[in-house]
Amino acid sequence: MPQSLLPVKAAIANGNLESNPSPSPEYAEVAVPLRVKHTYTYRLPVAYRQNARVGARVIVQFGRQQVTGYIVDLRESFETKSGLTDADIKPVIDLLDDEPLLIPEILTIVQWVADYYAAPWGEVLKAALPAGLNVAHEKVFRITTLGHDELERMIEKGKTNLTCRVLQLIAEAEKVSMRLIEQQVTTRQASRIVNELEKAGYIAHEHTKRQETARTKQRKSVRLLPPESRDGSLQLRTLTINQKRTLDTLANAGGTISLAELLTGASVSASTVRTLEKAKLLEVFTVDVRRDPFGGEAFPVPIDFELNEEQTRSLTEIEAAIAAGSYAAFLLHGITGSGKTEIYIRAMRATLARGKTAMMLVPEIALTPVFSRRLRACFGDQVAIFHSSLSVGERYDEWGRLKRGEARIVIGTRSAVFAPVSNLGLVVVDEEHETSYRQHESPYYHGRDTAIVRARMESAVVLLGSATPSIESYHNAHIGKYRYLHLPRRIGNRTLATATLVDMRKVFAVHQRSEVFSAELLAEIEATHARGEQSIILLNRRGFSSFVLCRSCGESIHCPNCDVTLTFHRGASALVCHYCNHRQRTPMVCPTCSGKYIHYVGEGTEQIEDLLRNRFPTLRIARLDRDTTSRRKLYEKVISEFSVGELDMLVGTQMLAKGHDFPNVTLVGVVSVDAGLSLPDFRSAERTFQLITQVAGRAGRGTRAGRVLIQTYHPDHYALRHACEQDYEGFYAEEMRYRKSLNYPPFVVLASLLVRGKDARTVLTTAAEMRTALDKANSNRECRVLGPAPAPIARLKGEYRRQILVKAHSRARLRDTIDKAIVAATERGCDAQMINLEIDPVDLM
DNA sequence: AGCACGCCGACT
DNA sequence: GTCGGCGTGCTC
Repeated sequence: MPQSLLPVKAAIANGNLESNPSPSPEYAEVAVPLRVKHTYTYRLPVAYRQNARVGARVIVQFGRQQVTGYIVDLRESFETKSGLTDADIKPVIDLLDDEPLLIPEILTIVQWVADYYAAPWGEVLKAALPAGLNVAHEKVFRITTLGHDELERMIEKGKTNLTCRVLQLIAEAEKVSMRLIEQQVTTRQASRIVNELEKAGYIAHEHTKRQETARTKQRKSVRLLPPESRDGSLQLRTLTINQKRTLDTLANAGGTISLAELLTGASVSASTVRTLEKAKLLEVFTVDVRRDPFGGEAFPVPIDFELNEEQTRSLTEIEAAIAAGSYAAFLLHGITGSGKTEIYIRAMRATLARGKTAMMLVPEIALTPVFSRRLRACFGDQVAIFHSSLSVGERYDEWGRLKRGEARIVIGTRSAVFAPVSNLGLVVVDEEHETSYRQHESPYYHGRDTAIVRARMESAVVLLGSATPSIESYHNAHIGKYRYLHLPRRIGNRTLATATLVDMRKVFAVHQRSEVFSAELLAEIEATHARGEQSIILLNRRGFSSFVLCRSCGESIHCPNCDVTLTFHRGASALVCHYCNHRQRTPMVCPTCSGKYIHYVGEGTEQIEDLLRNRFPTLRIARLDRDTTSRRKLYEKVISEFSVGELDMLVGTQMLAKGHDFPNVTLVGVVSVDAGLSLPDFRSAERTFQLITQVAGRAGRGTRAGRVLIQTYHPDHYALRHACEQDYEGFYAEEMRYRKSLNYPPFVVLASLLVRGKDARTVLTTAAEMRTALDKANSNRECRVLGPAPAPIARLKGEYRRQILVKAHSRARLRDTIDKAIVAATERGCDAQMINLEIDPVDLM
């Protein structure tokens, strides 16, 4: 049974999601995209009753603001709830769609997400739609003549109080929004003052639409009209040269051409065209044009690669499941280069052949441009694509093509799971272990898990693919919940790079101090570049140094919000919290004891880059991490320079380990993998294993053999050992043993506390209090609460929910601590309950 | 989300 | 008294 947090609405049960609603619904149940728990009832004006549909957008008055809401149910009669009478019900202001925007499938999966992740329904609905469809209304103020007089009087009197300042502000601009006033006056009193001014008649307000709205792009086109429609006012022989040229250009283009092309082609002005239009020699009309994200790129010729034995066997199973047309889940475990994508493509083809639609989720599509182009080459316009760098308009167009059924394959990042496709036959989740499937802000959801649930609801086949499956997925395959498909060989039997551990303890013993680079790694770098090959150096830590330590008192500088240490960024000359992005200036003296001896401990990518530049001055080195890639352009530039050989070495974080294919890279060095291993995350071993395995796939993808060197102080760690031996099975077994020894199931990942009760806030109000409560519960100090997420507390009427972020320090006793925290909350008179946000979703349906 | 209302403490 | 800072509760 589901662990239901929100009352599941009756829309689906009522059957109102069907295309024929009740004949004349008087009321609409509306979900608003705000942090509210409930839906609200609105009266449907008679004019809208005919066309109102579940899934359509409406504009409603909500409190003092007008918002775009979504109809989630239609009712003939008013259901009394919490003493509301019919007179309290406000009418729907506007019905925005005659056709429902949200198809039943989306409403259903959105409802599941809202319920499972304890997110407001309206907020999930908003996330499920392309941006730009919500019309927000804003109150704007202008000054009245009465107000002008008053302002003069005030200035004469020399008044400078807040009221005067606000009035002045409004007088200066023609229309002022509340936001702007608050910004300028920097006070929460602003609203009160504005109200007073309005009551006195000095100012007045009106509503204006805010926010860009996505719409269909239109283009003006011109076509020649047949002779019989001409009105004769212009005789052909009286045409001017310009007019003649215009008509010739048009005729040469086959009679129809876009207006812009005509104007440039005939080099005439718009007025010439207008004259011709008036004379009915030609006609200007508008056409809807599609914004193509690929923008007329050339696509590779689709090639069908020959499948090897394992591929064929896997595909046969998948195709059989697609043919059966019922829910089935597969885990496709294929090492890098084993040909997973070919299977995806063929499975999609089989799906389309059955008249169904296919969906593919990828962690970050910007990293797979090659693949999306290949998909486009195979399936042409049937493919709709969603990724972060699409414009609002492009997204809207792609979304529309899917909804209208013009496109039947969708590829995109996690939000593409809400794509408006019906008749879903196949869902592919590529790199299913990737953490980017999880959304870290409201509405929190996991793209992969949502995809599985959607597939199940719509009787589709779901195919999870990875070279390094997540423990939970592999576990599910292990217990038979997913069918396991294994591709253990690379195509063409190419070998993977061999990974070697470099024991940094020995390096320390030799030098009697900790060195950043081992002699082995330096020698390999030298040898690699002497051969004219390229290298990648990875370090799992951004910034210059990992933390700041005072040598006088031994205190390190922590983030005021989180418990983590701040990282020194020399480029930005600031201390940065990598957890919540808090920034502060670099201190000259220790904030605790005012000592002068501040020491920067540990190396980050910034420093590694420096060191390598000094050591190898002739090498062309670039750094890639989240700091340098905030601008996508720069990232692409570096990547393309590296791939054409204009750079010799890339230094960066794990983002380098993913996706790219650099045939000339034969060396990957990981400078201290230990930072990743000791992360206060119980999945740190899993992450490290995955990282190293992915990295091994980066080296030597061409013909030459690759080398991977991993520097570590823990060469005996099972994650490292098994990763070097490319032994997933072995790692899984050991990891499971470890997790079992800690007495928590492999699938508990991120937990939230739901606390109810009057005193809930005393337990969960601030990060500090949260910490206190948990620390008290956790006297053995094996776990630490690391602090708040950007929006840590979800306030849902009388309930306070809090995510405990990254809880288990040293991967220890996660479950135990949470249990104790619950006890602590109970002692304070609260009713606490744990919500696991990442339980295997299929269990919960 | 916005917005009102209420309480508190620190100022002029 | 005025101003600003929270906390709390409500929106059909």
